[in-house]
Amino acid sequence: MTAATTTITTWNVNSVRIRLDGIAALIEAHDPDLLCLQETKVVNDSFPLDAFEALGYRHSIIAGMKSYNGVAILSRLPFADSGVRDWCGKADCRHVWATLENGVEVNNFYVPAGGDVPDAALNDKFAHKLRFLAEMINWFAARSAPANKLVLVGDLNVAPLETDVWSHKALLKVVSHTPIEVEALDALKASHRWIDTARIFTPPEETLYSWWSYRARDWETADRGRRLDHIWVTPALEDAVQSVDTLRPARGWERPSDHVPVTLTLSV
DNA sequence: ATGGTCGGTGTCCGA
Repeated sequence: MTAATTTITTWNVNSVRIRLDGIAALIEAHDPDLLCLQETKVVNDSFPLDAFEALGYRHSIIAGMKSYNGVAILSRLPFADSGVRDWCGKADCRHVWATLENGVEVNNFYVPAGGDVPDAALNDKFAHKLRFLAEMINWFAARSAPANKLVLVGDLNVAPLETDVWSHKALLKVVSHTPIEVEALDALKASHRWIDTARIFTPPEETLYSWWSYRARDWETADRGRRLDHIWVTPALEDAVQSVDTLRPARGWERPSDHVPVTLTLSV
């Protein structure tokens, strides 16, 4: 049987309704079969499903709330199954998943950003972030051995490597790159023997970012980025990984998201 | 060391 190509993009769009032109441009650039979006910021009834259907994405699982968070998977390929899961006892729309007919299960996460102060005793948002990661670790550790073909994508809001941030030293006490968060992300990675696919193609010695703050005067010249967006696969899919592309130019588009799309191509 | 900008909302919150 000939392997088919499946292409999966993750993108924190920071409002799906205001980013429809950007989504069309992303499709031009990367032509993904699946779009995994975060921060859609819209309730399900107002989600622009029509626009995605017009672009060829007829299958979907969405979980949205007013103003905040929100995740979605839009797909050209039908789902065998799909669902929404709550974390930390909150129905705050941070995870949707879908299993394709070839058995590949795609999990799309929006991990809490964690606020400004990296101390769980002082900052409830940081405590929530650590609890969320701990719950993910337990969830994937408790699932059956990673013989299954799983994909985990999303805005994990942690930049784990020194080369995943513009200055390791300057960001050691900045939420997203603190040692306690990096430890949690490492534990999550170990929980199901996940493989960080972007780093197969861009070695850890090289910088790689997927997010640049809106607040920089000139994001491109300053290049004070962080790699917050990730695409992981289980070992059963390692040999299927063909390429990973981070669409840095998207940060320079008109009315950009502060995150850029990251796309994985699988041969399965 | 500080402040800077978005998006959705509603006269601020979260990132």
